[in-house]
Amino acid sequence: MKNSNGCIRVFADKKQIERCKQNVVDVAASVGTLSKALHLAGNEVRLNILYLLYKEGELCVCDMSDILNMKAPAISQHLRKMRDGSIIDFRKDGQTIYYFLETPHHELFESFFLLISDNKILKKVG
Amino acid sequence: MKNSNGCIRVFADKKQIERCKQNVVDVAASVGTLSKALHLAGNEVRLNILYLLYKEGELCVCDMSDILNMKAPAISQHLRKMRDGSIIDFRKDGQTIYYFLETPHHELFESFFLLISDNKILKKVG
DNA sequence: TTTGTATTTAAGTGTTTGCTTAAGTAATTA
DNA sequence: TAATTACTTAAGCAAACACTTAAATACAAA
Repeated sequence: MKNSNGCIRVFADKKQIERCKQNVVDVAASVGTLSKALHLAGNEVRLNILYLLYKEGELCVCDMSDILNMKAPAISQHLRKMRDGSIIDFRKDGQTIYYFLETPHHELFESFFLLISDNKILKKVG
Repeated sequence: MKNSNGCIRVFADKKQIERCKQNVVDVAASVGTLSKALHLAGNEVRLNILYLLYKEGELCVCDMSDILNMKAPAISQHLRKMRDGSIIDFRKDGQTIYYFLETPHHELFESFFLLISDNKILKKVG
């Protein structure tokens, strides 16, 4: 009895499969939310920005553009993605816009920042 | 004195900028490695796979394809990326290939799994 | 009011991603 | 040996990405 794309192994553990299927449903919301956050952090430029904001508290677009040696629109577009993902926020001071980490997210990202700070490099990835 | 793309704000804190530039250089390797790992985990399908492997120990391609209701080649391609990134490994048993987490209790990934398990959903992202 | 600065938005482009189907490999079974 | 199963690889394609330059917006200062 073959599933649409499932396997027909004699030793397939149907109970395990069912348990897993249910598990996937149960954690779907968490996995969806978390994967979006990780996707945002999973870019070298954005991770640098997040780390800098963590270390410095806040920075303006123009500083980040200077520090990372990238054009302002490129930085701005990364910032927009992270704003849309609610992981950073900003305040305006005259024509300067300062960005900072949206606090509730420190919990998740802090572990990244600690790993970076400690230069605790994991096994090489990629 | 204007930088290539830097700002010329009167209040620009040159010391802060220099400190940040140096910081970026110092952590470049960690940020590069970590962003690659987060990039791999920052995909809904792959995060589901990683979580399933964490919960179950090991699973074959065909089980995962069944559980996630996706075609085998799609799953296989995600697995290859994670293998190339050294975050999963596999063993062969006949024609069945079982995948498992390379470091079952990876400090970094475990924090994700705990967040997922606890259904501790952060603020909505995206 | 004109000029200039900080930033965003828009449009264009090459690259990467994630799926699909089809074909290929390796092990199993009839 | 031929057919079947588990999986991977290849090729194709639409969508998402990350940059670029140019134009637009908002504020500040001359």
